Amino acid sequence: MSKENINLPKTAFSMKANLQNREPEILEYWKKIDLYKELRRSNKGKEKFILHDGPPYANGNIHMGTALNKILKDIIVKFHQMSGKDSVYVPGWDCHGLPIEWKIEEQYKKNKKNKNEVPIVEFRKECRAFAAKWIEVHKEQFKRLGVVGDWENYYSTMSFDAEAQIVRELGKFLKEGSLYKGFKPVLWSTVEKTALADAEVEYQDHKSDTIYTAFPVTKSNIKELERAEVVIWTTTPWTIPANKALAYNDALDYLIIQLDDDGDFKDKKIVIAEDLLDSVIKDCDIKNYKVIKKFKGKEFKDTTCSHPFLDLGYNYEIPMLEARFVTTEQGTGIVHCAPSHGPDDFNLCLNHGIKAIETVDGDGKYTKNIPLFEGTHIFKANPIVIEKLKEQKKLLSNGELIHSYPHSWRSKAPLVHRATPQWFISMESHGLRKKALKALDDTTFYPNKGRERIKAMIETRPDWCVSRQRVWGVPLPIFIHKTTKEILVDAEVNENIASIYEKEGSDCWFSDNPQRFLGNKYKAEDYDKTSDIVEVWFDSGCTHSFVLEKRDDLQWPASMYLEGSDQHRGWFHSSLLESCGTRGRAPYESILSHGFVVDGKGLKMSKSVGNVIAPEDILKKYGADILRIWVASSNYEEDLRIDNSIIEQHAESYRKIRNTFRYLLGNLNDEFKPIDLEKLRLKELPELEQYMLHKVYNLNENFKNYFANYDFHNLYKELLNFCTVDLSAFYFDIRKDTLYCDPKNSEKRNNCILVLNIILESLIKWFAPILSFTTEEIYTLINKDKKSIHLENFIDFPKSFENKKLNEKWIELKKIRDICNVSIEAKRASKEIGSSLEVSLTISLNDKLFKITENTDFAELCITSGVKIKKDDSEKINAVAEKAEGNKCPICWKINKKKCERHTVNI
RNA sequence: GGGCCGGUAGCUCAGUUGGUUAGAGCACACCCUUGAUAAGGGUGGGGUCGAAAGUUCGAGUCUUUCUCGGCCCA
Repeated sequence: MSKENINLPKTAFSMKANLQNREPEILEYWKKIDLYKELRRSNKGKEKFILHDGPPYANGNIHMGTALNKILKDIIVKFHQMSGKDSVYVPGWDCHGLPIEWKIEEQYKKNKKNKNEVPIVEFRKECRAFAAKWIEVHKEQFKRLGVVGDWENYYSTMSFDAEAQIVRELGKFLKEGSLYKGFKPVLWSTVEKTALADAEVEYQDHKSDTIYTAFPVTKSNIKELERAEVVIWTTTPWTIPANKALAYNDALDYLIIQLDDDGDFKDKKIVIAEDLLDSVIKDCDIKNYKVIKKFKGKEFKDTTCSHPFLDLGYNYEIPMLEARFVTTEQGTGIVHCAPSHGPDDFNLCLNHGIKAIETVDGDGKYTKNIPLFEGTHIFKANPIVIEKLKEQKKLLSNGELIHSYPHSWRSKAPLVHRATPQWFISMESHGLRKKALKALDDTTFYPNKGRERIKAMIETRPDWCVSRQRVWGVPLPIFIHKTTKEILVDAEVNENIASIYEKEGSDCWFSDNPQRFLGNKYKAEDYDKTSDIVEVWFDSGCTHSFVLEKRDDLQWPASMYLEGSDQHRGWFHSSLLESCGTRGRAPYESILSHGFVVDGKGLKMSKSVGNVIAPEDILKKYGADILRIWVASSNYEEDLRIDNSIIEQHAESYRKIRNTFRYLLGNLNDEFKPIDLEKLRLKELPELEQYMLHKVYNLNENFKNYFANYDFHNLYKELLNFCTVDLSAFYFDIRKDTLYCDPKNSEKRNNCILVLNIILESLIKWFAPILSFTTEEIYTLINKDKKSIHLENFIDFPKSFENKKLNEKWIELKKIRDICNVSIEAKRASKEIGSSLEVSLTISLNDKLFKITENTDFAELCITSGVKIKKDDSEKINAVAEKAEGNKCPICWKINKKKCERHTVNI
């Protein structure tokens, strides 16, 4: 029989996606129709949804984490777009900072160029060009992922208006008085000669010299302590010359023990914590001793000691101070404090009126404040300190220890805490901490646990150090009076600097006469101009001011900030502090944070392990829509796993979805007819069609709920299940007979076509934010006169589509269908039949089910040639499949004893 | 080392306030179909819910410890 008598599916929509090649064509198409502008034009005046882009650092190719971040943003932006909002996305880049400086310096080294001989302005120009280059690279990589945004008018932290606004923002803190000059130990690299941001520090194993050394007690309320020596343990012997205090813990028990071994400490009394007695005895090889006294830590009050180098010019009192940070984990239970070389030490001493001073210079050499050691590099000082301690008979023992220690992420050099003049924004002076905590309570978090995470950080964080001793950044716009040392606070000067930057950028700070910035009010010769730059977190913390506030297409605050969970300490954090300090609230209404991309086993990706997958690999082999499925189907609240098999699985799902579309398009012959849902006469449709419309309605309700909670992995799963379970294995399979074998003008077939139209439109819209390319391919195929699926809105289904009663009925029908399938399968297994159409069913049902199924054609539902329903008393449903008798209709392939009712063709 | 978060079939995920034999899709196996065909359908196997202990009549769900992993911090 020829196939011309039946309506086989026909479509231009190929089974093979060929996304690698097709997607770039669609990108060209979006460029041609200027999709982004078209979106803005067609949604003008609607309620805005502003997802403010967290700026990636303009350096290096994108990795899977970046791709995840951008795709997730794009999915959310598109969802809001299609739900009827003006959803504006302006991408941005973070440009200043050490990593780029370092890259340029590396190039210098390669070319045997000396950085110090290059003018700062020249150097900065190279940094700027470097960042600009990577912005262009990133831009193309992001676009390739299908991300729609204002790529032409992106923002960057190095644009002139950004640099100007950063100056204005700092001016607000300066004017308020919360920006102050302090002297604090910061993590310092003696190699890069700079303080390092938290993010620039990495911890690695490091071999340190350790010493046990003694501080003679000079005064105490405990009689037995007189002429005793307090013992401390440290892994940084070089900080001993900077010692200003000792710390103990009130709650600990301490012992005074008398030593009887030969050597420097024979007959001497030393003091240590009881809990650490064993380890001290072992480390110091103490053989003979006796305990003289045990006492509580709090009795140390008012005890003072002298410095081990007392006789070498270190003639000052060393007070013993109470500190909770003293533990019995290691050491002696008494901690040596050098306020210039440790944050704990610094704070403790500060509270007791002991100030940090400059003990070590930027190169790592002791200053003139350190007698005996001036000019010595601290990394070479340990042996000398140890030698001197021995000489002074103050060294109990020394050794080595391998432990986790901070290093520079760039040079890998060990870091030190060093007191340096820095600029800080106070967390307390103007209530910044309080404001920030309040703002977090007013912010919605996805997932909710993010709030507690950032809150804990805000609660305990120290003042914000915003200065860096580098050159690639916005110069700190501060003048200090040469004689009075007062900071110049003048809004006019600040605005003058800002407006100069706005025109020509901030390079001029380093090259021009300071008088230009000061204007006529002040004389340049009276002032010192700061040479620090602003730390980059302040830059990006200001994006809300120079992007959201300044652009007409955006608004402040943002609807959402969306970044990886590490940004609780990064951009979420700095933006919050900046905005609370200047505007009293957070610059965002909600925060969505996602986990990290890890490999298939849950391990982080690293070159050395070899488990790194680059976005490019997936784009080349599969295409962006597959990557977008991976994003949508993963639970971003936790870490997201990816490996080849996981991607392969999603590619498989994609094929299923694509074939679902192909079936729809094929049976519609690529002719989509929009259906007016309100005018639809639902009750005139066959029950199966009504049931499918109920399914569509129900799915749409779930869809809206999932979207409202940004719960994409459940949303995607439900869409996929709809395609496989409800459509492919059920509705499509059943309706093949009608679609293929009924006359084209038959009512039944037309009703099915109508539902296929509705399903097609629903599906491309539901999938559009995720499968941005594929849905566009379909949309342009069926809508010759329309531009883009992304300009469409989601469908609003009439409530009348919902039919819970019918749904319940069909749950029962499907149960019966399942049992029928089992009986058919038994026949198949015994080789009596092949196709289910070779079967005639006999189903036994009890009264209740018999009634329910009165109008149901189970031959149709189970795709068999015949069916008999019998009444039964049993609660169990019984189905028996038998070989159908008769002849096969050459058209519909059903087996009939007589002639086929529908097809009267001669056999 | 500290804080926070997480570990349910090979994979992606569901498992409401603790309550009957722990679910779905994919993958897998076998079969059918050859009129969605590098497609489609059917049936089926597969989990000691990271481990141990505890609370309870009852624990994937609560508590503790351990373990593995991730992020942040030191």
